[in-house]
Amino acid sequence: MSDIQIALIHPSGAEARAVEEGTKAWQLFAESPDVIAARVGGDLKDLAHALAEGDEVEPVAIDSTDGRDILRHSAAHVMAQAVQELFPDAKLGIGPPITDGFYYDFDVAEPFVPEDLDKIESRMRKIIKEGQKFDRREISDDDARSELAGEPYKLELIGLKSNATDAAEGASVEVGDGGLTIYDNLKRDGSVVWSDLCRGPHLPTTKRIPAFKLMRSAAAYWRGDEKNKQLQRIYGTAWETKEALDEHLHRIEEAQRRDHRRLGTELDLYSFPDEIGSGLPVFHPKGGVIKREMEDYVRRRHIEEGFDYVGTPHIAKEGLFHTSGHLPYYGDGMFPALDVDGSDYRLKAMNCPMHNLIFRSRGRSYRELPLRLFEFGHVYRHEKSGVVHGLTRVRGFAQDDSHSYVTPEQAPDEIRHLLDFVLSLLRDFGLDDFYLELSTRDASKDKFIGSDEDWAIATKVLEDVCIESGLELVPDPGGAAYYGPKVSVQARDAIGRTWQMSTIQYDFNQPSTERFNLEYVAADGTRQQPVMIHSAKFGSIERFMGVLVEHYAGAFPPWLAPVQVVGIPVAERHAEHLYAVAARLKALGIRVEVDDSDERMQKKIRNAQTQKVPFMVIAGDNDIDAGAVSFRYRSGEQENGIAIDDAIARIVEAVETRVQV
RNA sequence: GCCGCUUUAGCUCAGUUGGUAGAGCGUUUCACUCGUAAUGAAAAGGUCGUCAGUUCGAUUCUGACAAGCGGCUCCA
Repeated sequence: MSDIQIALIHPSGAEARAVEEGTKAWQLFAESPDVIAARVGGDLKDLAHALAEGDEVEPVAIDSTDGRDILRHSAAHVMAQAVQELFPDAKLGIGPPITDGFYYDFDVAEPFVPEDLDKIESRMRKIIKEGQKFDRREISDDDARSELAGEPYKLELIGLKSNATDAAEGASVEVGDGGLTIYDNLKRDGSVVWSDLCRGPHLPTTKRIPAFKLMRSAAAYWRGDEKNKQLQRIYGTAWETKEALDEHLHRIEEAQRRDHRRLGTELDLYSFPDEIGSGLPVFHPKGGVIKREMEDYVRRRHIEEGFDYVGTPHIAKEGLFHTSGHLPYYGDGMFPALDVDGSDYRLKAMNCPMHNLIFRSRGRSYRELPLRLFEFGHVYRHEKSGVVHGLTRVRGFAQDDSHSYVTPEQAPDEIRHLLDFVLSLLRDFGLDDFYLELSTRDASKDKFIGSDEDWAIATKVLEDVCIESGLELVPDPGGAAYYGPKVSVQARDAIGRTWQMSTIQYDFNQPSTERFNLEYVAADGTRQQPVMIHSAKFGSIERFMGVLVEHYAGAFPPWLAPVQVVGIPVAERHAEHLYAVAARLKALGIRVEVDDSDERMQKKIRNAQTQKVPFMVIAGDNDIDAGAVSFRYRSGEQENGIAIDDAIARIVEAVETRVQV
């Protein structure tokens, strides 16, 4: 038998090898149990793939990104097999790997209940234990159609294959660009137990699934379209080791521990009274402190950056939102009209129309541009009942909203300025890991207004600034506002989740003659139309507070902490000493309390700790004798016998420099 | 808006196969005055989400609505 030449790709480089014709990929990696697939000529292949002359072959380890996807996709197959064995009438939807896991959709008469998941999980363990082989088989479209006659959703996917752009998210794992393939699950005796239309690749056998868990079931629309039938989706997670699975489950617990809805109650920050309505939070005194600190700081920074602070009402006559274009394009997102003496009024869902009226209130000169208007504008949006979520998705909120009116020539500089500004603000709040998303128009949809040319210019301006920033840039086609493209800053929090924060939008529509007809007098005396740049730094104060609560896990840095210092006397007779220290701190604007309840000091420390107060200042006989106090921090660390002047200076400095402690 | 689940004291949760309820924490009071995460005792606190229906009787069964949770869709 003749040899073929291949190249084995290592992290360190390529290694030429001569192997026998017909060699399978697994034979190259027989010594590496972690390798579960191979990348051959750039494409992922099963280990059973036969190598060809000139192939470049790279091992794919189970703990790599590709490897985990393959593992999870195989786990999804095992789950589908288990489901069809237990529920023979279940029809298959799609089952792709996703971040941290996988899902599979099923059409079943009855939704799954938690006990069903337990049963499915045990059946999956049985399948895994059997070590069934994933066996790839190419098939013609016609043969696939007859073989899958009982799987209506798979048939639909085969029909869609020719029109890939129309396929659902995740469907590409079932039908790829090339010919159709089916994966058969074979028992050790070679008999076929189960089959699924799938592009692959897969693990060699089910036994190579080291650790998995089914997480939950929920309904999901077939092909992600709410006009379609809802299928029952089961989510699972799978990992390369039991330890990796445990870590993942631990991360989920950690996220739950940080949940701002739970911490909001525990720390007495805010609540969502039923009597007010869904998505309408109230801030308690402690939440009010955080909100006020955020607002004060952001207002000050805006003024320093050349913005003028303005104010506008919460409601307006409906005509205003026809002029702006919001009603025809986003009327569903607005609350229904209020009849006021025969006129229809609307709660505003955005502030820009009102800022436009401020711009238009008198003639403007080019000398005034850029004209920057800023406010905390309270807007109300009729979010669908199922989407309201804590502070992060509410129906009434304050936007830290600004509109910069500029000449078209000034736009790039203004956008650059705004991007620098929002990033520096986010950094001040402890967020420093960002990427950008550029949301553009989908020209085939009619929910966007304005000419192709204007869209192209606006998009280019934003894109250039994004690229210039050096930050990672992710495209978001079709995600633009109806009036213009948008760049949004996505920030990663302390446990790696990303949140959409700031947005900067380029708007050539609202200033136009058909809309608000905004004008300024140019140097040559002609009347020109400005461009407006919308920008929200936090998006919404409410949402940003929710994100911060989770980011800090409720342990705010001193400048934001509702209570910055708690004085804890060792015994009642030591309280006097702390009252005096507290009075001095209070005079310096520090939020300080002395816990003079008749609890034991241990209990007071525990209370301050659970309330996540940054500085516990403790005093007993030793401290009084020394004219000192003792610090305890949230970390449990302590520093005893700090002279009072030093202690005060230390606290004041931590607050002023906005550091975390 | 759609699918499923949930709603009992301020919070977390037991419980009643239909006869109007309990714990821990928290709160209040009393005693204790204590050196780095829970002192002890007592008391108060609930139209069992709301409104209908079935029933001699509903917190429990049925229905509608509301709110919440997990997803889907959406997110100007």
